[in-house]
Amino acid sequence: MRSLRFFNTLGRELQEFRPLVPGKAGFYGCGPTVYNYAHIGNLRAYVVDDLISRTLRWFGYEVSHVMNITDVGHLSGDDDSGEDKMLRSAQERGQSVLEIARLYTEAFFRDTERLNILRPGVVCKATDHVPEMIALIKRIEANGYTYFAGGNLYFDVSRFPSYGELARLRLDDLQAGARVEIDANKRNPADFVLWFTKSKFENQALVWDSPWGRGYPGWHIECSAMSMKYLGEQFDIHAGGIDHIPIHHTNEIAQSEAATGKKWVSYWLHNEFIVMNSGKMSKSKGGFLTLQTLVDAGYNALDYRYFLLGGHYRSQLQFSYEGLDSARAARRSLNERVLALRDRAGEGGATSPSGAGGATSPSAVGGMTGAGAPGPAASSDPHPTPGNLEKLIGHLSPAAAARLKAFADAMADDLSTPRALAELWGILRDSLVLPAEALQTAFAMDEVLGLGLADLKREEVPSVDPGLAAEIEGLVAERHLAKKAKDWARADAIRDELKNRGIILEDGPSGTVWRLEAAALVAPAGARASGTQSPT
RNA sequence: GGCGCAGUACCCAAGUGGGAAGGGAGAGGUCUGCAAAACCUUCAUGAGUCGGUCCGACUCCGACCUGCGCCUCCA
Repeated sequence: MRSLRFFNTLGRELQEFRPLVPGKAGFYGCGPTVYNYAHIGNLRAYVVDDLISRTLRWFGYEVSHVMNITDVGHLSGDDDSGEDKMLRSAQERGQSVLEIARLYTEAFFRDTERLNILRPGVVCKATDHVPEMIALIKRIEANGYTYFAGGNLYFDVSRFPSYGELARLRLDDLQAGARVEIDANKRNPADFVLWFTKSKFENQALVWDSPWGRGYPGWHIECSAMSMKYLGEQFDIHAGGIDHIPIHHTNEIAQSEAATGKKWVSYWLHNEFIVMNSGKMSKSKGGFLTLQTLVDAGYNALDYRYFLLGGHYRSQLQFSYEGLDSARAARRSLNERVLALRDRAGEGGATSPSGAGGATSPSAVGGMTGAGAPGPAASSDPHPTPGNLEKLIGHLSPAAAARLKAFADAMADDLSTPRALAELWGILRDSLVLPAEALQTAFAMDEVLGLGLADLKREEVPSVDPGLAAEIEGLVAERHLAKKAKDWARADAIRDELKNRGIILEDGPSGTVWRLEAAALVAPAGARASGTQSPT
């Protein structure tokens, strides 16, 4: 098994990945709080999680991937002064908290599916795990790390000597109250609530009985409780946004290790932000871009995935429509190359990587040139097949094997998708590699990148009004006759007229094809405002 | 005040102590009645500024300048 290296926030260095159990990887990625739509910055985290998961699997690990859905008790402040975000959102929309949670959870998975993000093996909701949280808090309490004040149970960070190690915080240096009001109940400003009681928050919609009174859990505890339930008290990787380092993950570590007395997580991976011209996007500031905004502007969700892959996950990435245009153009070109290779590979048989072991994937062979695109049944399993990498490299020609190795090295080196992408381009334009083999290699790479190359369909049919389509076909036929008569003026006039209406004609060897102009897909000017518009 | 990141061609963006990936855009070419598409070729003697270490630095060190994130919820 090839060795992987990750940048571990705990220690701030690249470290070789050594799982607790050889050949297996337990991975927890912080999921969404479902009180609003995810914006494209949020979605970067889930694409990164997906890359971690796919990469581990691709390199042969058996992966247990767990993600939470936070559907309760997420205050707008870390103390008990704020409102519950779920509740506020529910009130604004005149729906119940559970309806809100369901609405945005569904929206979230619609987005992740469009981004080709594979669903984690376990997706767990906070509201389904309150008993586990209570049980965990009891252990923390039994170990003497808590105190009760003003109706809330607090975690006492002074009892946990290594508090803040992840974020390299020094408690003495933290400016208490610099940006948030001091909670008078706290003994130390860094203390945080494990359990709130309803006495401190009147309108809480969801409450549970607990040894500390009827109330609801603090935010951080759900991740500790659920990750331990599904991955054990110690596991390999925990990922999330870089913003979680100082508070959320720091507190998770403290409470988890206070409960078990054991080191909790081995590797902490944190993704940097997508930033706008005007600064970062945030839900609470309003005015953020959703995936749907991009789709409405004419982009494919995978254009955004490609855009993300173009930068390293630990670097801030500046979002711009110019950058997204670039990604879209690149992805189109990439798809064209794959389709062209597929034509050239023909019956020779490009097989999917999983075919290296014997079976031939129907989606990768032929089919595309015949009538009808392959149905869902023909799609190969999107999950990378563990252990296939070395076997495939062994089967390839030296030139292709070198490309695939370089790709693997890039991914193994802290998920360097920019380099990996360069290798994908390399294999697709390498004249030393036969088309079928180039395809096979590219598909293997795409099991990690997730750009859907193996499931490409030939030229999507433009969705236009049937009447309009008939009219276009008529004009195309007329132009064909004009061309035969060498009436270039008439032929060009028809082409120009259609172009003015946003329809592009292209004369190919097999006749004229038409498509909608790409320019029509460019984002409207109004959508270019960058995060400064006020919420409505 | 504390923690941290970044400044690479027109744009996005990698790697590297000794030949500066890749993509987009642009330019030239092949093809075409002309286009478009596609394909091929081309595109940073130089890496914010100034010093230092070194046989040699874009890469290490220091200073400065500029931009950015976090220390409230937040991916």
